[in-house]
Amino acid sequence: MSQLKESTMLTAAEAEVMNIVWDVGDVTISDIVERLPRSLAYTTVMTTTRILEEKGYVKKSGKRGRAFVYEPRVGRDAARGSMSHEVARRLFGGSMKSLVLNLVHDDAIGADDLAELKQMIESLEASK
Amino acid sequence: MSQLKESTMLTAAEAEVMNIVWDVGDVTISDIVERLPRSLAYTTVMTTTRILEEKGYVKKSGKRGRAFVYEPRVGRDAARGSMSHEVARRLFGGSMKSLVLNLVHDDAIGADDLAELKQMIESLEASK
DNA sequence: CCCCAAATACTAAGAGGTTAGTACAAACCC
DNA sequence: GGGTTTGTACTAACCTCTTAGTATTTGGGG
Repeated sequence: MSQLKESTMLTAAEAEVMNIVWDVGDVTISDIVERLPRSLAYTTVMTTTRILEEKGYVKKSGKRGRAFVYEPRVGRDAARGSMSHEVARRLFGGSMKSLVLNLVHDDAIGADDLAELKQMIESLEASK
Repeated sequence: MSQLKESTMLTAAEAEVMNIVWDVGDVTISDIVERLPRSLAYTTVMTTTRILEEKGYVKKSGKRGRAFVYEPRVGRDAARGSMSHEVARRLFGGSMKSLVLNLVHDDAIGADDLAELKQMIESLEASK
């Protein structure tokens, strides 16, 4: 039951903003500008945030002083799942399983992380 | 040592073409048009293929009749890795491990697939 | 050898994203 | 209360992607 439309990829700039919104929770535009790792014009961040609002990723939740306060409307995990799913659709024949198997098979994951992953699978299996 | 530039995401249309190039190997534009699941103008496919060539994903490898033959210049796995990495960068703090753990933790992967994944990890661990 | 179907080259419109400037409004400070 | 600051609204330029049309070339069949 996702709020996301189909094929909703967060672009690089949008993701930068969303990560701050998810981290902080209730943010004004200047909160975002302050926390961004690179320097962007206030109005630039406004535009990106407006786009995120149009896409349904954030919503206004009142004001702080004169400034609008924004909060996430889509959770981080939902966005992660949606984006991963889109990648699976484009390059893995739509199969999330293929995506995961490919990531694990390649050297992208270290040996100790592999052990952690196995651990997680086992505890997942146990809990079902 | 990837041939890919930074932040190289294959767009939806580009991925559609690349999947055919990877599947078939040596293709002309009309080969691609024929195999595409949706109907696109010949010139549309030409444009997308030209972009893919500019991006370094395909290259011309001679001619068949009057038509240029294209072949992949970047392998499927390289593109998959690069795209996954970009998603990790945008939404998972750059960590491929987080990406994988998140996919496994969510319901995106079925129970039997989980078993298969565990199997793969074990054989990977054994071979190291 | 000449014509035509097929391919290419060139051009373009429209959508969306990134970046930012300008103009206006409101609040705050002295 | 009047100017400075801070926020918003509007606009815009530029880029890339998607889609496709037009004009031109070329190679193969009769």
